[in-house]
Amino acid sequence: MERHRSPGQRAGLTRGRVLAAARELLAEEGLTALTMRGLATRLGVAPNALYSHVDSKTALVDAVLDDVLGEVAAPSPDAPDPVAGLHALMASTYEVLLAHPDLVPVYLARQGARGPNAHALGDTMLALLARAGVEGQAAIEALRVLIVYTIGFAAFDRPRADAAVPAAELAGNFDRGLRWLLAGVIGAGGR
Amino acid sequence: MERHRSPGQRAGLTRGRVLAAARELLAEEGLTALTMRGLATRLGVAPNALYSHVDSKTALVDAVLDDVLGEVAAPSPDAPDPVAGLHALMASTYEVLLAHPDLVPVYLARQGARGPNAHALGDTMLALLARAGVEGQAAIEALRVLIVYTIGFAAFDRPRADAAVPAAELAGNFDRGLRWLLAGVIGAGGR
DNA sequence: ACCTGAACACCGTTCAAGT
DNA sequence: ACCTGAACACCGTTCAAGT
Repeated sequence: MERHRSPGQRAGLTRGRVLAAARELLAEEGLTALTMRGLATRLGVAPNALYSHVDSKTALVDAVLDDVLGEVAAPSPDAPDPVAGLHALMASTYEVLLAHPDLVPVYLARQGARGPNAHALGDTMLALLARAGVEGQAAIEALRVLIVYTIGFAAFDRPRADAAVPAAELAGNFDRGLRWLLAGVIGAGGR
Repeated sequence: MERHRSPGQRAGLTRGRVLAAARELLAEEGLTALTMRGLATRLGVAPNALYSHVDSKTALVDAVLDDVLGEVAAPSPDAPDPVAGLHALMASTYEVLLAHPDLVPVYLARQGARGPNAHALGDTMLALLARAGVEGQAAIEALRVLIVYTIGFAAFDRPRADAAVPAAELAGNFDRGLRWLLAGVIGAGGR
């Protein structure tokens, strides 16, 4: 049962199916296993068949990146406490990133994601910042600082070979640093 | 003039020469050009000759990473103002990282460097933190937060294809966020 | 000990051809 | 429009052999 379809039958690939398979492959076998050829094998298709649904491997990885960001639990932009909302959004992002450890360096290599999900999260953050009194250039800066900090910290929370730090401890560490940053962000916006 | 030595003559490679060539190749042609084969060509040697001086490509990249960290201008551990010293150390690290944009994602993928230079910088930071009243577990956490923030910010400061943010603006942004973090770090250590 | 030639087991991507 | 076979131009690494 090498192939899941009878010979002569169309593979019936879809961009969606390709992306889903890419995420499975990533979850099951890690980043090094996510190759165009490996993905094609998993889909029972020739390697170059993928290029009918995806421009390049880079484009595919970008799509996966934004896909994963869809899992972040974003608070409503008009949540009662905007600062608490920001805290919750960053914490959720941190958790989602931890659940996809292989992707974290890729996010950083790409300087974040650029898809619709990433954009939506940015908009929510800006709305919350505005309600906390941080707007204009200060808001842009705050956004950048918070994103950098969150992805950066997730990058350091991936399992390592040499005696790693317990995950629970790092999560607490992340939380404290986040509070310092939020205090700075809001303080600067208010002054 | 493909090769720089007459036939039959020893190449006379050295671990140091290999590392230097790797840094040159990186600076001149970027990360994607840093391949074992490309490096061998530049040294006028067969690709597998490199394995007499370097365990693997990973080991070579790790060595380059720590090498670059040697350029950071570390203040003396007993500088008059320890907080200013920390600020200067992080700012210098930030600048060195910006000068080697291709390496930044690699640092993050490796979760920092692990060589002697990285170790020395960590020791200096811990000494400065101690003199600012931050010790023990709090110091470990502060160290991590500062490193994450600095590398993470450098990661976002690499030139991008789509309308990037001016470097000067980002440097100011980095500086403000760093001040917030240092305020939090010292405040927490003192309480 | 250090280097070479040749090979192995991979990559991403393109091109011409089939349906 | 979508897929295949074959090829191109690469990788990192190993192995046996020479000096």
